[in-house]
Amino acid sequence: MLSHGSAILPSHGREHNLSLILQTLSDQGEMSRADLARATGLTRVTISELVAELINRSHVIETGQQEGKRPGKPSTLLDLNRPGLRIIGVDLSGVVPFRAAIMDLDGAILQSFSSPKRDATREAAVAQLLELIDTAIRHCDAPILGIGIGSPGVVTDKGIVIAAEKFVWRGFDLGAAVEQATGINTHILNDADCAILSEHTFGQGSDHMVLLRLGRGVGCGVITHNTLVRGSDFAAGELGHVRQRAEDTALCSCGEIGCLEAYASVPAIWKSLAEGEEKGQLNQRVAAYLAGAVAPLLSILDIRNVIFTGTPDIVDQPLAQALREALALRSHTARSENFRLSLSEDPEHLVLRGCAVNVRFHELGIA
Amino acid sequence: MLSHGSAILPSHGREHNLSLILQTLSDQGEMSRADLARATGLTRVTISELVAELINRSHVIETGQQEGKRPGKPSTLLDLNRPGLRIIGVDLSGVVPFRAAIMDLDGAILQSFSSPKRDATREAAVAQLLELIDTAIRHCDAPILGIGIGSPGVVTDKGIVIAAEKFVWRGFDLGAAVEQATGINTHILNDADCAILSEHTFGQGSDHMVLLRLGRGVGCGVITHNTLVRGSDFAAGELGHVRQRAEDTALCSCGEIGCLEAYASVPAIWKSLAEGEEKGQLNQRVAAYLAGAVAPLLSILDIRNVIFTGTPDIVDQPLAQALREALALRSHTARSENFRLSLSEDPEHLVLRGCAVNVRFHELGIA
DNA sequence: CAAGGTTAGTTAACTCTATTAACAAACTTT
DNA sequence: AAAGTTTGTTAATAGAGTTAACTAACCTTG
Repeated sequence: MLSHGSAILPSHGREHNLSLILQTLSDQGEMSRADLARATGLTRVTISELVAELINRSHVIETGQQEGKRPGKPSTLLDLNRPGLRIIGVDLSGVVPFRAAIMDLDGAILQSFSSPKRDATREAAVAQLLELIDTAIRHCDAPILGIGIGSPGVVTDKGIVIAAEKFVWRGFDLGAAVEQATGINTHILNDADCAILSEHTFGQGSDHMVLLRLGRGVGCGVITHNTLVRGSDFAAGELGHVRQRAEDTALCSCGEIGCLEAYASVPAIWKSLAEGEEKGQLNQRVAAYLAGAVAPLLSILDIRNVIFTGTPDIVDQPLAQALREALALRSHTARSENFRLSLSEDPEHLVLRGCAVNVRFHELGIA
Repeated sequence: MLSHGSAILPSHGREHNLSLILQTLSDQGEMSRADLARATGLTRVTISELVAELINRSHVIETGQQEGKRPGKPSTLLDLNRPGLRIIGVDLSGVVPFRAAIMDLDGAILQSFSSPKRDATREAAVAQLLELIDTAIRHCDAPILGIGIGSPGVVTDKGIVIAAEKFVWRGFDLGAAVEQATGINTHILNDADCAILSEHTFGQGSDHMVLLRLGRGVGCGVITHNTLVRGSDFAAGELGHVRQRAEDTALCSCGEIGCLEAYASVPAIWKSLAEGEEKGQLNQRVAAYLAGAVAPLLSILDIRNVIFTGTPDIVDQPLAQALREALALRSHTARSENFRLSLSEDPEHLVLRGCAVNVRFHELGIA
């Protein structure tokens, strides 16, 4: 519904169709030109021409002949240029200080790098980041499709970090800085958004989903109608500083009182455990806080797929179960038959792999 | 971000460009072909050709010559065919039982009709509806672009009413029934969704917004990135049966306990008033319930535009102010400078005019 | 094993959409 | 009257897709 823009020329349509081919290969794996024609509805003639262009861009390669006995001319199989393209991802979200990786097009991590933690801020943080990226680039044995960065805070669609308190970046054009230093296209996104992109493409994805992430704060990513919600000022996902009740008065690191983060973040949970609160009881309390914020979202947006993730020793099956129950108590949607809440299978690398998804999206036009 | 589909052919692009012209005329009022060329970025040649097609479809008309002294050939002004096209809308949401209207392309109500209330259900409700529509059609003095219906309950994109308890419709193909009886294209949408479309197009619209509607129940519509959120099973907006706390145990009409609707719907408010609760106190209590559900949504989706509407003697400025304060207490987003919560200026006709927006969208491709 | 059928991919001719370049029409300014 | 502006059209061109017909390379069958 709704949504508009500017004029569409035939050449824009062609660019879309090129991406459609890449998307199809990404989703269904290697296939022939004829297969692509059947899958997309375009003719074999057009597919041949488009594929030629993609091979020319080295986004697609021929991988050999179709095996097996069949009548007719054997087909030439095509695939994304998986062996010949690399993506560099950087996770600034802070579970580990600065982490980078060389990945393939499927977000598989081929090699990892990390900076020594030194709590750098401002220019020092940038310098450390650039050094880390440079290290990764030097270790790379194939052309690099792009660089993806997952940063905490608010990031615009132009790669400007409006607010990342951790590094004291405010209105900093991180994208331009990295592109200038490396000469490689760079795409930046909020860390929770990276995480949900990763789950959407490589994990338990669907057209409508929410990802809830407990770390230093409480992060949240939302996809509706297969589209990442970024919000009117790119601040979507800022769940940590929601307050539920006037009676909630715990002091939050942001200076306000009663924020969700003061009750349900990993530091808050550690604190309660240290104070001797029993784990089962604590889980219920934390789940109630989280569900209070998320349940209305599920009902209002009709979302039936929730990914729950974060520091693994805190975000475990018992807490997930407590959250399921707390959501079911509050939202009709969470009681429906096709509702599911799952733990992320690979919480460690969610942000990094989400960076890869973001690069794929911008460079190849595929989800 | 993300989102994909099937192949785009040049003819699809052309259809988009035709809609782009209609959209521009709708937004900016009458203008010349040359103006359209400047506004869209297409050439004058192309615009002339596209406009010819639109005039042929009688979606656009020439309205005269440009006034005023200017050098150059005077331009011929174009506009949407506002005088020559009608939209029929039907509001089944139930403040008044069955209400229909003949509207122009701007959703201005030219003539109203209503059925006597008889609490009809099932086939009887359909019969009453068809009779009302027939009356409207017979009173219409210009070609009808389409019929729009705003229905309570869950409505799919194919016009099938999955669940509208009020009429005991379950999986009923209302769209097909009306189209078969009238021969006119018919588009059905949930009533709260109609309401937000109306505000989006004719009222206080923006790319990211929420509409909250108190009536028999509590309805909610959401637009993000200029797109109406319909949810994974078209059930988005079902806010009435969210529960906030385990301690909430008021019995709801749906059979469950603790639903928001049992505290903050118009019937619930009437009941509390009848029981002698003071209005100011009641406003605060209702606002707290509503804000508890809506505040997380504002923060998570970064929405800074809230429309508040419903039965006018309940949804008034004092309640709006109480809601503003309750939201500000709970959401950082609601405390931001560019946040605004407004009462709808024309709550009476929101659903009807939203039907017109929905017809415009499907028949002309404009928002 | 030659003939016939099937499937993949290409070549050639055509349609459709939008472009650029040039022009005619109708006005204002000098 | 001559020159300048702006609108809208005509004519020729470029690009993205289509259909129709072809070649290539395989399988099956009499």
